[in-house]
Amino acid sequence: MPTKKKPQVTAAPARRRELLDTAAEVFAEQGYNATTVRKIADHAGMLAGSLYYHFDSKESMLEEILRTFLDELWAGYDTVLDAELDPRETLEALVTESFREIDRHRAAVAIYQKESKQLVAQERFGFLAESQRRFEKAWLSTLERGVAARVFRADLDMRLTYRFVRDTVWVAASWYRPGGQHSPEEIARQYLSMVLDGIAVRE
Amino acid sequence: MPTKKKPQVTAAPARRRELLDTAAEVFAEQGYNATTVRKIADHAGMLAGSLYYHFDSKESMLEEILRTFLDELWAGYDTVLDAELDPRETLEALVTESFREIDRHRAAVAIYQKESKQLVAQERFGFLAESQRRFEKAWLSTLERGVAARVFRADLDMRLTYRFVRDTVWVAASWYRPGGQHSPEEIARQYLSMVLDGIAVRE
DNA sequence: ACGCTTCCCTAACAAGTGTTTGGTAGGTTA
DNA sequence: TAACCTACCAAACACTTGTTAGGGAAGCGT
Repeated sequence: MPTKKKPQVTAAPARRRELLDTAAEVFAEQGYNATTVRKIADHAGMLAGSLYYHFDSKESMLEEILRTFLDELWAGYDTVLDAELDPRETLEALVTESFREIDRHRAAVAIYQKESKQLVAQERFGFLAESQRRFEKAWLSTLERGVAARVFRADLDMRLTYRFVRDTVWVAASWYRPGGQHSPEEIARQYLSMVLDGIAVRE
Repeated sequence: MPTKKKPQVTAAPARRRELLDTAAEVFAEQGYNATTVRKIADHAGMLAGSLYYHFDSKESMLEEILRTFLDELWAGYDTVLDAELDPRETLEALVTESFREIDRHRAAVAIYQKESKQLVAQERFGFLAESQRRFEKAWLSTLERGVAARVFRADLDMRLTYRFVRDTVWVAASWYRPGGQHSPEEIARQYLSMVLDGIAVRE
């Protein structure tokens, strides 16, 4: 007797996306562990059990949310990296792209920031670890290229600089609200100005 | 009939501190909600119920951890602020002091970062909101003094700069490990160098 | 020897958790 | 009309959660 076919693999993902979006927002707001499937169902206007028609577990919702986000993120990053710009342009493009992703996937980014550290331990979320490696490689190599080309300072610890830039950008997801007074591009511009030139007045 | 006197208010806090330290580390590692009292008890070498001899709830452990941290943080900050240094020296001192606190209270800082946003909603943790207001005021006024004194750039959005500096510093708690190759002061020095002067090469 | 305090254990509790099972109203297809 | 699929509900399941009540062993003062 075959297991009853559930729609998660094949069927029209219209409703799925809706549910995933609301789930993502609840996850981001309350934290994954503090979010019960009943709360998600409430926000979606249905009962807890009904979620299991669309998904086969709470964890699989989380996985799909993060996977979708990372897929789009890397689509954007790869476009930038393949353009073979010079180091400074690459950094600017990566930062700008990052803020655009925060704009589009604010909930998923917030979830990623809060939970990824504990999730990478599970084999199910191994794709997070792989993404992190690619991420570090992309940023670190850009910084190193910049140092070699004498456009970035050589007197800084490279790994420290990497974490500095990375965190600086992505923590913004914790306070950023789409539709605020600054567009992602405007925020990126000011952040880049601070990161590249500093906040002190030049002599 | 009076409630049985528990030692949390009066007695020798030696054992309490030990238990709070291990609780803080488990909270920081697994997240508050994902941490069960049984896990904390495991790490402490005792059973779940025994914790309730020292504390009256899981939440009160969390509160005491955060309160202890914030008390020490403000002791340090107030010393800096009362010294009435010029804006740049104040900023440098605040950043350095922040990294020292991260060094001393790494677990508490990590917990604060992850959970404070959801905790401030509860009245029990109202002291977090008050601390945040003082915090913002201290940093923002330092930045504004710096702009007025023409040592910090005037062309930046002040609130954006504040969040930039704040996040830049405190996110470090997520990867910082005491006893690493860099001392808190050394990390502060490099961070300040980046924040003040930027990572780009000067002409 | 006695009482008292400190610190922990054993055993259970009620509430809440993710998940499953069977059912059903409404629309679509044959 | 009959068969079927979609999307949900109602009710329960086994388990985990924070917490409590009662007890007991060890140490200390008297």
